[in-house]
Amino acid sequence: MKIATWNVNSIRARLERLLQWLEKECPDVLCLQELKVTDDDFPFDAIQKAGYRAAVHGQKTYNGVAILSREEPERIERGLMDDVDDPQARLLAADVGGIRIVSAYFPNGAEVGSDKFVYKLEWMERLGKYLDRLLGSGNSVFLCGDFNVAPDDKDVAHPEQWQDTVLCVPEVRQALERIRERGFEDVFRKHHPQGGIYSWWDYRQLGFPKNNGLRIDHLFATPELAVRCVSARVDRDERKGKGASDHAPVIAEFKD
DNA sequence: ATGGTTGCTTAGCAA
Repeated sequence: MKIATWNVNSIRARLERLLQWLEKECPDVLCLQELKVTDDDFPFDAIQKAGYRAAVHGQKTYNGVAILSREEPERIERGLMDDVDDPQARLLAADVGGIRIVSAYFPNGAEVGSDKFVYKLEWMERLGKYLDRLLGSGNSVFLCGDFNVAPDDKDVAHPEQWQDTVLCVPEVRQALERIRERGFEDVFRKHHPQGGIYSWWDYRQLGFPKNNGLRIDHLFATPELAVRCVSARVDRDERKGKGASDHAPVIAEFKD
């Protein structure tokens, strides 16, 4: 079983690349982030022709997440399901093959100390409570997506340049660690403990040509799932050329 | 250094 996550930065702008990638990579499940379309504008027909079903939690212009899968996704749930009135479409869960798949697009946070940064930290706290409910019912959970956090300096090409930013400050790293500690293993780290592999490169200032990257897209699995994970990798080639997303897909494979 | 690039929406925001 192959499960991947990819922040496509607009599914409209990335549709041709996405279809080609599905044909090349044939994942069983693909979690998408930053669709930037409403459910009505999601390209269901093209995705179905490619052999995939889609659960979608869309939003106009910003955010938007989806789960594509060969099998029909079941028990679809949108959002964090708490008492906060939050219009941002950043979380989607569905069952595929007996696994609770969660596609998450964590807030970026803009600048440390800004209102958006406060929202990021609060959103991560809310996600923690959401996961407590999920894990409490004994689910096998695969939480993946654009977490907008580089967990460690070894996940950053130039840590000194990023240490005080919203992707790296100790506050967000600690918040992510509190989520992981609820019962997940970072299955990419499991296979690449040395670091030095990245999933996002800024469009600006030649981020990709200079390999000024960060690993902010993650695959978190509960233990019984993590032991079955036999490989994990970043498809760096997908970041190349004109019309690439600023994120590359991250892929994990599981034995049966 | 408040830059640079991309996408959505149409000059300004978010990333």
